[in-house]
Amino acid sequence: MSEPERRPGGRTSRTTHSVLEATLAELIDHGYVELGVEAVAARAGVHKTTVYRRWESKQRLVLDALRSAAADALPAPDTGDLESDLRLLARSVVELLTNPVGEAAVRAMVSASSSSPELSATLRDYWAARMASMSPVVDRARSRGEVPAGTDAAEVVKAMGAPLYLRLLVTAEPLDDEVADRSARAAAVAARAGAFVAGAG
Amino acid sequence: MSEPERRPGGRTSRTTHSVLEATLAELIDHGYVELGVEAVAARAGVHKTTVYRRWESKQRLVLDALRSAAADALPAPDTGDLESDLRLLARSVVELLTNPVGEAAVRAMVSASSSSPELSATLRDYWAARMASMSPVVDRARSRGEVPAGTDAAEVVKAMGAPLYLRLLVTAEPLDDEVADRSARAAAVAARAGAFVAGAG
DNA sequence: GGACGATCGCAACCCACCGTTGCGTTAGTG
DNA sequence: CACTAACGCAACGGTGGGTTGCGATCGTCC
Repeated sequence: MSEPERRPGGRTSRTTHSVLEATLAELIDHGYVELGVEAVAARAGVHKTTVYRRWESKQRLVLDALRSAAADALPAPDTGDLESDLRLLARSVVELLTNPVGEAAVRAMVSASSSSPELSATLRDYWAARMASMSPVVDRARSRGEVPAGTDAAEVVKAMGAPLYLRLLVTAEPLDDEVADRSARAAAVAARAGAFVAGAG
Repeated sequence: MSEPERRPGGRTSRTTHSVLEATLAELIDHGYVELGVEAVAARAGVHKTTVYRRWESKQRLVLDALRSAAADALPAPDTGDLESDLRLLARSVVELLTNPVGEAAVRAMVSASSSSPELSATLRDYWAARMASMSPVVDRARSRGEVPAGTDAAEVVKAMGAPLYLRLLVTAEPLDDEVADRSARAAAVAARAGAFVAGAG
């Protein structure tokens, strides 16, 4: 009944990394729906069985691969002006979404989210954390008096990012810095006007 | 070499309709990824072969089903006030996205859009038309002087809808009228402030 | 109403891919 | 060096997309 001894040694972590790397690569090339475990194994120079022994399903494998790639939390900018800060954030989001890895990651998350409630919850937590990491930008604007007290920081950040994700996922329109700037400006203007004050009518 | 004679008669259109209807139903129950052609055929009371004879692939089938269901263009409201109009639109979008058929349709489109460039183009056209059908709301506001000349109507509409789609697809947060109202208010405020004037810095 | 052809049902098939099992081999680790 | 976790390998079961050939319907036109 005792747990088998773990072996964090050289070979294990080596194959783990190469499999996760191969998963990301296949994700970029074929997307989540058409991702094949056999193809991942071949690309990683590993046998299919090895993948299944370590990850119980395709979903878990992809989830692990995404988690290993998404550890980088971008630092919140601080220019002293809300719109400038939002503009920088919006541009970094555009950079993420126009990068093949980032695009594949987001698409995979969206595709997978409807599969299982557990995965859906995991992703909700992930995005909540991501939004929270951008919130300081709004908090500082609030303490400067740039936006009214009671302004919901997460809502401002979402208003800034939402049009960018809409273009990528829904309308299939191209993304560039101009779109980012416009989106940032709209969010900043609305925030200053008090559109994101909690409980406002 | 001559085309086989088309037969728009009773049986053909009958099976076509039942298959498309069954496709929508299966789409609601299982989503695009796990949609099975055999299940669709069974549900439609039709043999699998029949489906494949008429639709060359699963993608095409789903695309056709969605097109047949999405013909309904919601009429643009006209209350005499931009924010009120946007609020009504936003609420109808929420209604669409919380409806099982609507949610399944949107998710299917998103999942499918990354598969083929042709499908992606089709969807781009579809969404462009949908945005355009809502544009009169902004046009009227412009002629009332409520928003500056040069305001991009499609961008306003997108700003109104984007947070709703973000919640459904990305952050997996619940949708309700409160969210709709807030989103409409933010878009209206930003539009009035001239944030969507083309070429504005 | 009869003939012709489009469409359908049916059975059987190929093939790709997910996921599993048993066994022999390699390679960390004490 | 002995022990065993981890890997390679071959083979298998199952599901589901997509195809083919043939015989049975059903719409259409004369």
